[in-house]
Amino acid sequence: MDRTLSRELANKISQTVTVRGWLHKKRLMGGLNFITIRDRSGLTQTLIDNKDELEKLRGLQVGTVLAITGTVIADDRAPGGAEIHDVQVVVEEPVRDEPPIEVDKPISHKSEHLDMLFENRVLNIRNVQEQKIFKIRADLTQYIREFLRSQEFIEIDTPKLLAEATEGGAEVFKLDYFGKTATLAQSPQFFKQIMVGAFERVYEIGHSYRAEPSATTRHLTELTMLDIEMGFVSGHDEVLDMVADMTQNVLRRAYDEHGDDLKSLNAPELKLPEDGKVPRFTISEIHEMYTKATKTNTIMEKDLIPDEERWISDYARKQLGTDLVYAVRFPIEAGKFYHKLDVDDGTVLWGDLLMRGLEIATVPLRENNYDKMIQQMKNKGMDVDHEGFKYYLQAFKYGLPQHGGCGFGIDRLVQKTIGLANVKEATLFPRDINRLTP
RNA sequence: GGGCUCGUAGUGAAGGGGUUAUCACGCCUCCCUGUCACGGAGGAGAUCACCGGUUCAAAUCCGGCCGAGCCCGCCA
Repeated sequence: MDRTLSRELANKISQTVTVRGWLHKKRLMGGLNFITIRDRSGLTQTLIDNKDELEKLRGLQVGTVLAITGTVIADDRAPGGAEIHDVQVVVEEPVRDEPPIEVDKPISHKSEHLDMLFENRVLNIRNVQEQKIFKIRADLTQYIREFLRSQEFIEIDTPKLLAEATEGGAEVFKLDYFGKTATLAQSPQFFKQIMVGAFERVYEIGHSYRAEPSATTRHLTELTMLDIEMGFVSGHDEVLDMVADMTQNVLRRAYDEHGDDLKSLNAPELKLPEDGKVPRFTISEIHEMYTKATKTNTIMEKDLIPDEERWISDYARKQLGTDLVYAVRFPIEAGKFYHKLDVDDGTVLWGDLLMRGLEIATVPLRENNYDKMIQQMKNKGMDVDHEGFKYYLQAFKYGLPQHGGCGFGIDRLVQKTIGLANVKEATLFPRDINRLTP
């Protein structure tokens, strides 16, 4: 008999069906016993009153793989309004060992329990509530793909195994590569810029690797990044607007289509600007506002300190009614060689998109002129003839239009959308400075 | 890397010099015909992270060590 999924049950009243799934819960009440089966679409309640059928489940633990055949009965007392009666049980894969955690109960996400959360990930991901996080995550990336596709962006995949680090900045992982040293990509930065020369608009959703010894609630050593690059832009504003539009579009869809799940996960109410314009503050404006408000002087900082990110986000939500806010125009000394500089203003055309207190994306405009690029590299004391820059600089030498894009943290987007305290909670199998398993 | 905090049955917690180491959930046995974090009775399950010291006596105090968490720093 064809398999019936949990979500189809209410449409099959009075029919004989077979559901297959995992034993999720036994509620034994003597003559009347409720057995809950979990499949990919949810939970099915079955009612067993036959002692022989019930006896098949004696000694079997949660996780046992079952096929249960019976008649679908409509009953308001059943979850979902329908359940299965007169059942026949077939045990497909018996489980006799007691699981180390309880799958049907809420899984603790308290910070001191995160180690246990990830140590038992294989089993706690069977928890229906826990699964909601990753279903929302899957749809967030789906919405991103659909939005970018609609804007004529092409999805690309670029290598994560590289000859060496060339970008500077974050520490890179090194590994043996047939006797040579390879590094793991800390971003697809060079490749996506190169691809602007072919497709104008490209994006990639892939992993990046950071060997920073950062032990915080917002860092992973293996992270999922959305990297976007678009050519022939009129200026930085166009890039900032595109990323802001995409983010708002994606968040609105998530709240529209997963409203109940987000509520059950205690996600905050979504606040987006009424006119669709994500407000922008310059770094120096934020330093001034923060210093005035908190009496902590940050005027000399080149970047925002974490508390400033939280402060300006709090300000934006309360005063301007938005969960998204841009911090733009970093001081020129914070810029990298590939950034577009506004020398007169002493700033870099680079914005950080903040969501609910956390940087979720960096959104810069690039220098696209070959000669200026070479000069900016020399200004930073870099070796322009270094083998590592050869292919990258080719793209500039043979013509790149003005372009910009973003590096967008998917793990952080999921974390902040749901309101999770730690980015690792938004990741199935997080990698950090002391976790490499499971 | 620096600072602070925490390690007690499978899980989550209580106890802070002398207890048979306490409770909840889970597990096992029995009872229960509308449960849905079912309920009731009983039972098993812990070298109190590890090593050393103080003490008549250490889960408890001290030192070390290992592990974890948070904040800061670092971070396209």
